[in-house]
Amino acid sequence: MVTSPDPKQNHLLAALADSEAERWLPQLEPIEMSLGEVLYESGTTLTHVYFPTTAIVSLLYVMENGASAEIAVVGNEGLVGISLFMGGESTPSRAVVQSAGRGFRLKAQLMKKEFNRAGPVLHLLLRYTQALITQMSQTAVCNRHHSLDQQLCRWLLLSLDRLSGGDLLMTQELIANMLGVRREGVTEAAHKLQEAGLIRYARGHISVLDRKALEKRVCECYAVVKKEYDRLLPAQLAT
Amino acid sequence: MVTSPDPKQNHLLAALADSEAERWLPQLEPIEMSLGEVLYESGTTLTHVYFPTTAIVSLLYVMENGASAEIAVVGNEGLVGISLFMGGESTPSRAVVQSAGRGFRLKAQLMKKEFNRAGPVLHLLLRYTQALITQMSQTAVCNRHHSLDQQLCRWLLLSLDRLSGGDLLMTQELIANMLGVRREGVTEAAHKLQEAGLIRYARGHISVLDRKALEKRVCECYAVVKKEYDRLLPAQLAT
DNA sequence: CGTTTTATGAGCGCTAGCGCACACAGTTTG
DNA sequence: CAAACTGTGTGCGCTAGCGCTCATAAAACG
Repeated sequence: MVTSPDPKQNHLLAALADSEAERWLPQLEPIEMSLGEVLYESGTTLTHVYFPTTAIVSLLYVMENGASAEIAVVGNEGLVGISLFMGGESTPSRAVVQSAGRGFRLKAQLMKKEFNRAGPVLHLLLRYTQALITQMSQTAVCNRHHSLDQQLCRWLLLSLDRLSGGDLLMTQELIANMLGVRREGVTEAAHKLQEAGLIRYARGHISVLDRKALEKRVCECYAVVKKEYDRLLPAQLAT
Repeated sequence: MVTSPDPKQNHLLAALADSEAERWLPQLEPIEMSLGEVLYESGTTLTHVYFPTTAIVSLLYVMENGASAEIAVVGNEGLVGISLFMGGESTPSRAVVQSAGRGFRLKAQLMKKEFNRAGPVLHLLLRYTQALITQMSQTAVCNRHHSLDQQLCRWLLLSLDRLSGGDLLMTQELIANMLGVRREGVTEAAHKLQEAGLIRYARGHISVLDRKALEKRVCECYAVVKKEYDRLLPAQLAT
């Protein structure tokens, strides 16, 4: 069962007015995003913006010594490559596909042109950007104050929100990379969650069994971010 | 010696074209910002945007349990209240004056109007916003991976860049609040820096004696952010 | 000028998470 | 079917930073 490549699966694309949608659709290039694929590298000029539909992308910062930390996650609620219209053309971060899937992309030139029409598209993208900013801020706070256990819950929920089912294809090693912690730490935290019956996992496959319970364990960061996304990008998916 | 209230001391205001400057200047209200003053509170609708000239403002997130963490710092290179033009009107963070001084403010309505002219002002503000995003991201990374010692250096340098002299009026308790760490931890870190001859401090007054040495101790985060600010907001201060 | 408050210094036990090393089972490969 | 690899489990010593408590001296206050 392959997900049909419908642009409307991406909330931002779904929120376009008919007139815009008409202009955009012919230009949107459907693409597969495979696990680990790098959409853009730190410091490089972006050639496209990406609108995930079923894929999930992590914005990751990789340090000089190789250690890394996730700055934010982008799924079908958003887009990858805001620096294009923000004016910088690049960022000191990397965009990596964290969960394989599909999406669409739009040429940089076109994106900028559409943005500079200064109409509803601009305001939609900026509201999205603000939501993303909230996520980044909250990541900073969470990194400072919350336990690995709680952060794992947050990470699982953020991922879950951007997927259709309750299953993630994701090794603990990769999660550790995202969270910027030791793999063993993730193993331990995941083990606790499994023992409590919240998740089940095996060799790179995680199933969330009890989402409610996850939401009880998670730190406030998750709710803050979620609420802000809902506020800034109200259910505008017109299907 | 009171700093004369010249709008051009703020880099963003200085970067305005003559035509805009003419429109703005009569509307800019000069203000004093006193230590600890809250410019806006989490979740509240913004009434103004603030352009610090000699003051420094911290964007702070305060958690349910009262613990806090700084998300970013804004000085004369930027503005406080991006959510106004980003479209959200509010953010889940608080803006606190971290170092007393002066600045200007502009009414929300006016700011939005100017932004929506979709001219150079819009692009300037968005480039600034991207620089701010970089600072937030880097804060997240730094919180995850770097030692308190290094973070203190980063914090001192960030503050220094936004001041004229090398003196901060700032207790260790307040710094601890910003960094989201224990006061005792700051005491210890500051002590080390003092012993090494990099700073001198006493009861809420810190003098930086050897900036170069601070730059040697600091983690990469500082340079990354600095570089990105310089890239996105090149010396446009026309004096 | 004595009292109170504020800013820093110092000690102590504790815990989360680190770095490392290795065991083991499921999976892929030849 | 054996070998190599990959993903997870486990243990051990270590350190940074925490929470708490108390000391001390400078500054502010009445």
